[in-house]
Amino acid sequence: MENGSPTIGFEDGTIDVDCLLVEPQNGHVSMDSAMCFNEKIPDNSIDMEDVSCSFGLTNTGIAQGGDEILDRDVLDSICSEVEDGYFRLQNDFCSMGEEYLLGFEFPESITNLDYISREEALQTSVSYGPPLGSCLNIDSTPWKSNLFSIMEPTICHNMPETLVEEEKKPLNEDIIDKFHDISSCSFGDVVLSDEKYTSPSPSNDEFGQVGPTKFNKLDNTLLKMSAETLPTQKRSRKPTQRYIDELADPISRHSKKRREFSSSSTVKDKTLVVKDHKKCQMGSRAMILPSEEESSIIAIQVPFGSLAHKECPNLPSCDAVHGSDRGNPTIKPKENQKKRDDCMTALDLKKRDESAATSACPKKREDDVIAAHLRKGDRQMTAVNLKKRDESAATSASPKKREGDAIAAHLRKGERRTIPSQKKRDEYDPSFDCPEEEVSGRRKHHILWTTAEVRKLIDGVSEHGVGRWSRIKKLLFSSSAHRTSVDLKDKWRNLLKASGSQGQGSLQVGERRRNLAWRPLPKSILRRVRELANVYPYPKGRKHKIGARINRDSPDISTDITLSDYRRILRSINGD
DNA sequence: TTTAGGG
DNA sequence: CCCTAAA
Repeated sequence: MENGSPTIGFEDGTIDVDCLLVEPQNGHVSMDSAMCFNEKIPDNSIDMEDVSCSFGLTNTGIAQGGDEILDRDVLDSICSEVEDGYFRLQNDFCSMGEEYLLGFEFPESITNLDYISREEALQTSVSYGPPLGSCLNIDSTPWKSNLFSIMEPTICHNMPETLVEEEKKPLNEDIIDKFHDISSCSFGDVVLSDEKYTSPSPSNDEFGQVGPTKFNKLDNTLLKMSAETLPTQKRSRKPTQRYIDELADPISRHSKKRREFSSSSTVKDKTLVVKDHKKCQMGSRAMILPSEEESSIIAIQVPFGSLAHKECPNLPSCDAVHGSDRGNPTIKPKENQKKRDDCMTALDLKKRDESAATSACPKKREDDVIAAHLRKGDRQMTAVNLKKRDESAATSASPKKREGDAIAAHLRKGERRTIPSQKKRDEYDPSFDCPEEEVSGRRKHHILWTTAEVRKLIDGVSEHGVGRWSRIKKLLFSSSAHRTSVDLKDKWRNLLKASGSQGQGSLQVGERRRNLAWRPLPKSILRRVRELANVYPYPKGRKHKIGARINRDSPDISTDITLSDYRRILRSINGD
């Protein structure tokens, strides 16, 4: 915008339009934001066309006398096609705007606009917008309406989040008033009132002057700009990649942000959007949904080279710590560094966690985790999710809450980077590695179980027996934001299968071997699982009939084994 | 809410 | 891991 183009009204990159609704906080407004916004815009496209046409018809009268400010092209450009939820800039005016927008910071929270019902906004602008053709002798209401509609996102996204929160109720008084103010101005005011600019555009007195509103400024600017650019060259440019990317971005970001504000009580409500978003992506993710086996395979196949980063244990918390890329598909070295730092944090946390794994004050640790994450500025999202998930997980596994959890996890998942595995003291640890994140796509919420986790689970089962998943979760997995009680249950089920302690009899040798092929579990763990399976047959009530030879240390194969007996068994196993 | 079990 | 029925 410093390129000699008219910068009318855009001093310091902040448009007065900010003032339309709220005090200009710090929002940067860009033309983009004004011109491109959410998907609902197509609703207005028709009107826009109409306006464009009607305007074109009348522009003669307006522009002839002057410098063709209102040349049809200009209007067309302003009302240029609306496609796929964004304004396709396609002619001089737009190109120009685009150019000078490039320097702008793209609004981050553009999608906040859905805080205000577009319908309502539109309605308002229409109803409050008197015919603007006072000077033009045309009914340009549609034009104004659309213009206001366009303005809306600008308005909205410039509101600080908190402000938005407050104002997201149906257009508040201020907004309406503002609209009213704006609408009160005749088109002439809007277009040509301000004479302080030196652009070739004429100062058509005939259009009269009314105290220029904020809106006037912008509009003025737009038109002036177009007026100047028009005579020069006509270019048709597609939106830049950045333009597109940035535009698409805030939407997903928005989903995340929304979650930040959602309290547990309204999780369901607010995550609806996210849910939908997720669903939309399911298609692209479907191909990479790994079954458990696949996960295991992945775990095994991860090159050991990646184990080099030992500072980043593949602890669940590490998982959670891995912050959001904020939709940034490519991880830059710098960011990698950052993530590594996170890993360090996770490591620290983990150490504490492990040392206190069986002891008390899980809650405190949890808080620490969250706090630590919160300290990382852009990790808030993760932290919040983490907490949320944990909350629901700790006290409930209700489907509804799990839904939110899933979403959180889903988001997290997509953001996760490779997490080098931590080499366990297990002679045999196949290095559960956090799966390489699909840079582009989300993947199913699969967080591989680490041997440490499995051990904890086993310990939990041994302490509390099977079926007490909630308790085990609370006691041993309180620091693992993910791993709901259901997860524990599922894992245990899988462990039983893997250990072959269940239904092994019917398994063919070959099949068993095949299973072993992908089974990443250390023998010691499998053995413990088998032992426990004998002690606590999982499908409760179902008596085990196998494992007599396994229970070499068991005094009795009956299910009446005592806890002390069982612990003895465990000790002997661990002694191996 | 928690468990169990199917998908 | 997800979902849901059942307790």
